[in-house]
Amino acid sequence: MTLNVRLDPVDLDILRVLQNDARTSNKELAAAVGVAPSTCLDRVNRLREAGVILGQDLRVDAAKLGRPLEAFLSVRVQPHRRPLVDPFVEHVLAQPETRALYHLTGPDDFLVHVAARSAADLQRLVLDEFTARTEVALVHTNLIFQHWRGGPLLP
Amino acid sequence: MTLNVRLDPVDLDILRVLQNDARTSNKELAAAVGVAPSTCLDRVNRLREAGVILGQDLRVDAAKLGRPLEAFLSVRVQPHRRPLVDPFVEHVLAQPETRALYHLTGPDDFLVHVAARSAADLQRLVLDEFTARTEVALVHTNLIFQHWRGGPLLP
DNA sequence: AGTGAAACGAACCCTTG
DNA sequence: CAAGGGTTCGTTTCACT
Repeated sequence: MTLNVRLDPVDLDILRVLQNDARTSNKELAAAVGVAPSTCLDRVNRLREAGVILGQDLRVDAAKLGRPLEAFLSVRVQPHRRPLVDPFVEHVLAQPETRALYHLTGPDDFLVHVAARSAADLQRLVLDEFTARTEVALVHTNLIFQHWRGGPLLP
Repeated sequence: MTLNVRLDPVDLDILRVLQNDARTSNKELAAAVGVAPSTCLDRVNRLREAGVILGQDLRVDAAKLGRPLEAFLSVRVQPHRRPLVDPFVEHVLAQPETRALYHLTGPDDFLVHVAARSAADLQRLVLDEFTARTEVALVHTNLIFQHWRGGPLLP
């Protein structure tokens, strides 16, 4: 977990290729960035040890898994103190519908990305798992029509 | 791209393990779900062909890549018609700061997840790349204090 | 559709430039 | 820090159940 990491052009190339497909083999990767496979493996391991590479996520089709309705819930928690906030975070992460949770600045403190089985499931989630909690002051629901991933993240 | 996919308990186990670490080797995966490696490989390939598995993302530390400031931008586009919306989407995705873009229901039509080098970079992004555009009626900026990933997505 | 063995290819380690 | 070569390990194929 080195804090200051120096990244040369080869490292950046590696990160670019792996962000495109995290399952690229070391051999392919080495050829793509123009170094020997042994060197390339070393670079990737260093990036892992340095904490630049945190892991690799599987991208799945939520609709094909029976969750065709995705939404963002904006949640205002009041009063906004740790003894109330921490259990709220735990409860949100325990829901099978939760894909991601963000703590934000602004009046609506939390943003929750959820994937629901149906409108009824989403309604149950909002009413029973969010607004029913005493620390939750307000919930806004916005459906996701479509989403796009950005390009590779680089300095 | 079969539309209706039947997923048995082994498939669900596979998806659970791979969502935890998409780089799990086929041998490990087979042992974890209790089938032979050859069978396991077949299952994973089927899940790919069926479009359940879409790909695998590299999780990187944005701060270590020189982008320590993450934020959500809520953007209202007006008037909300395709000839204006499509170029807007292209422009957002062309920004190196963009991590993800969502088209939502509600008055603020778009939500943009961005990672900026600094407050000045974020300000430039908002002023020059968003509010400067004629189709952008309003931008709200909310910094991300902290974020959490949800558990594996399953039916 | 699942298995086990056998052939192939990649990853890893260590030594050298 | 990069490269080459040898060993180890994993992946992939295939005949069989």
